[in-house]
Amino acid sequence: MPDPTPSGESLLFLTDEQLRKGIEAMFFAYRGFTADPDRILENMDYGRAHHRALHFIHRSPGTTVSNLLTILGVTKQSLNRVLRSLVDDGLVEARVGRKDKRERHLYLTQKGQELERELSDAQRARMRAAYRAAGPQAVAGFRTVLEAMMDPELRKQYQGLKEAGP
Amino acid sequence: MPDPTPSGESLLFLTDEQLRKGIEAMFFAYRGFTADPDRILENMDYGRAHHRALHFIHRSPGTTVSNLLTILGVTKQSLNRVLRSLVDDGLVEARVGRKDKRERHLYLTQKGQELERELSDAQRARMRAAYRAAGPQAVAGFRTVLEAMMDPELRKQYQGLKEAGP
DNA sequence: CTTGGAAAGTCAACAAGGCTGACGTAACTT
DNA sequence: AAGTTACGTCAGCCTTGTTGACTTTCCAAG
Repeated sequence: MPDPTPSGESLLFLTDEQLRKGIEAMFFAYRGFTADPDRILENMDYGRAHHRALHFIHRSPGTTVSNLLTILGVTKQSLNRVLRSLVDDGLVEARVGRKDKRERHLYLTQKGQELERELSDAQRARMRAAYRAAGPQAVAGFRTVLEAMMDPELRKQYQGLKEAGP
Repeated sequence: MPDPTPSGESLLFLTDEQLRKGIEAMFFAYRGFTADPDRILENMDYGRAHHRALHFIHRSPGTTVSNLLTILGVTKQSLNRVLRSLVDDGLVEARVGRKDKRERHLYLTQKGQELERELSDAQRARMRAAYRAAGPQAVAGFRTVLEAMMDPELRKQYQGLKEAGP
C-alpha cells in the first residue's frame, strides 16, 4: 500500500524509485489499455490509427480534418491515408463545409458507429473494471495525475472535449 | 481494499462519459509521457524501443534476453535489432552466462548508463512535476487504477520489478 | 475583382519498429 | 543419443509515422 499522505510532507512519493514505478506503471497499463481494441482490429484491415480517428470523430461529430490533425498530432499525409480508407469503406462521411467549402466535416456512418461502438465497448469494459476495482477516490487521483502529465497545449485540447455536465 | 461502494454511492464515475474521459486522458497523457525522451532520441539513431530496452536493463542488470522479451512483449527479432545496435555502439554489454552458457546477461556500460540517465531524468522530471502538482493521495489513486488496468500477467511482471523500500 | 494564403488532398520516398517463417548453433536436460 | 531451450540471423512483410513537392479550391482582404 503506498504511503498515506504524510502530514510532515515527507514526500516519499517523489523518490526516484517511486517515480520509476510510476513510469513502469504507465508502460504496462498502456499495453493493457490498447490490448482489447487491438485484438478486435487485427482481423480487419485497420489498426490503432483507425481506432483513434473513429473515436474522435464519434466524440466530435462534424469536426474538420485540421481539427483532427491537431488532436491526433500526426501529419495530414498520415491521417489522410487512414481517413481515406475509412471513407472508402463507408465508415466515415466527409461532408463539404456549408460555410467554408474547403473544409470537410467528418461524421460516422451507421457502419462506422457500429465499429466505433464495438471498439469502445471493449476499451470501456476494461476501464470500468479498473475504475470499479479502484474506487472513486482513486479514479479522481488517476485523472488528476494524468492531466498534470499532459503537455499544456494537449491539456487544453483534452479539456475542450465535451465535458460530462454536472 | 476500497469498498465496493454499495447502494449509497452514486457510481457517477462509471458513466460512459466518465469512462471516455478516462480513455482520452490516457491517450493525451501517454503522449506527454513519451515526449521528452523522444525529443532527446530523435537526434540520435535511436528510438523509443531503445529507450525501453535501456530502461529495463538498468532496472534489472544481468537480466537475460528472454526475460527482456517477456517484459517488453515483442518478438526476439524485433528486440534483437534494437539490442544489436546498443551492443555494437557500446551501450550494452551481453555477457555469456556462467551457469547456463546459452544465456546472455545484459548490463549497461558506462556510456549506456549515461544515456539511460539522460532519458530517465527527462521522463522523471515530468513525472515528478505531475506528482507534485497532484499530491500524494492522487498519486496513490493513479497507481491503483493503472495496476487495475494491466493484464494480470503483466501486472505480475510489473510487481516483480524491484520494489521501493519496506 | 484580383490575389494571397489557408484548407485539403495527393504523389513519392523513406524510416522505425512491429510481425512471421525458416534456419543454425551451442548448450542444457532427459 | 535425442530432444529442448536460448539466442542469433536472414528475408520479407505491414502499419504508421515522417519530409517534400505539388495541385485544387475557395475565403477574405486589399
